[in-house]
Amino acid sequence: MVRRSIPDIVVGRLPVYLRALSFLLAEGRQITSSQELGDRLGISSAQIRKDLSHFGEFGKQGTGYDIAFLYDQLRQILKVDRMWDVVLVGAGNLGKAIADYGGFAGKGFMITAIFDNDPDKIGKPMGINNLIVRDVSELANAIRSSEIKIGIIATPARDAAAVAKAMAEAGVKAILNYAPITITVPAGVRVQYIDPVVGLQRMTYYL
Amino acid sequence: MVRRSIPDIVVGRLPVYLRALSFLLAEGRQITSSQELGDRLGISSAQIRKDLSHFGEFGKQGTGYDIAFLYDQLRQILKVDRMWDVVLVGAGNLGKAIADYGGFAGKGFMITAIFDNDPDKIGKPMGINNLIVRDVSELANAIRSSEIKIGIIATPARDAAAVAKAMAEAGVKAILNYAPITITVPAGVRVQYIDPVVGLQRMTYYL
DNA sequence: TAGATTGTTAATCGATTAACAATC
DNA sequence: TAGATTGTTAATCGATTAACAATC
Repeated sequence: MVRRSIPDIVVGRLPVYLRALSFLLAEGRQITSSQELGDRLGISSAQIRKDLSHFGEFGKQGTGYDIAFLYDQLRQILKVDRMWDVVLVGAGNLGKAIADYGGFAGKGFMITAIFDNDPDKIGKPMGINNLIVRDVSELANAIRSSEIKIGIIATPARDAAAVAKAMAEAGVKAILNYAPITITVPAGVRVQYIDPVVGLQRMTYYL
Repeated sequence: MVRRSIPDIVVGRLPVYLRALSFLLAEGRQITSSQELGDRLGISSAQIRKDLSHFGEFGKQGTGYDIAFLYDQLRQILKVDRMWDVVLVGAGNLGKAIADYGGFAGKGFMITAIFDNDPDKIGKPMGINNLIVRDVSELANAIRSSEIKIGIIATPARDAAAVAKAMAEAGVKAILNYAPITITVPAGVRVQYIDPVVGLQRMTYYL
């Protein structure tokens, strides 16, 4: 059987489903339905069932979905049933906030190295894991020796392209880019963008 | 003539075009083409032309687009050719990083009030504009009296729903939500989400 | 003029939804 | 069994792309 490749847009919704399931779990709930999930997330129940059907059958007719089971299944599918080492470049205000963020650990990610090009920042401890900020010139070697696959860019826009290039050449395959600029990466490398200005400007049109 | 409503997905790309144009401007360039823009952004030139065509004719056959002109036009379309007051709720690590961020001012946004529910934070100055953090109980009145339309939520997940509700009831129509939870808002209120975990989990599937 | 690029049309491609048989 | 909800199909809806006349 040829496993038809799954649309990016479907994969992109799974983390949102996962997050909702995690809240349901925390509320002590056992069972949910595509209807309930859809209501919570503002999407149709049909879409949730269709999305999940790409990966298998996870529910029971007449009953719905076992929350803990579906949660585990989605974590496996998304490969966040493990810990991923993440490298962070940029130790300014934003980098510090990211390094201080406590929300990664429970979701499959751990920042294990922080880099900057500012001599005033290099050598100082940062973040919840008290990592020593290292010189960005060591970035490529650090990625290679630890086989790190995930990078976060929190530099000014002007440095982002060079950092992305260095990351990709050293073997990073997934980049979370906080710099407000579109970056070009080789095929096989994925980028997700976080830009609050873009978020805000997507809404002002409707005001 | 009935102005056919423009797809959200098209509006959503305009800020990205705007950002690219802003870089071209900064490089001192005069003219660009849908081809060049597309190459930079990793999308097809046809899509750029089609997107722009929803709003008017901005280019010249044989030549392309005047960068400064198109930049101005998109700023008008997106209504970021003015300054929007923005209210920020949450003065923790994340809220502080947002308040310290210097990238809003040039893009149409200014944080003019910050709220928290922690007595240790209330009354202290914060951010690049040295705003005094206020008690979240004053939030609704502050929004109403200043007619603020845009809010940023940077609270823990457990508080986000209540804050969103208060914002919407007081007249906010656009919410940038950093809390890692889907929020429900009345019709006519828009939400954009910023969740780094979702961003990362959208990529691990492919690793 | 010759070359280049737009704006737009029509075709293609892909995503969402409605509906329902299957079945718990 | 009766009621509920899944998984899936087919239809609908919407977005993207290719192609090209228009025209600068």
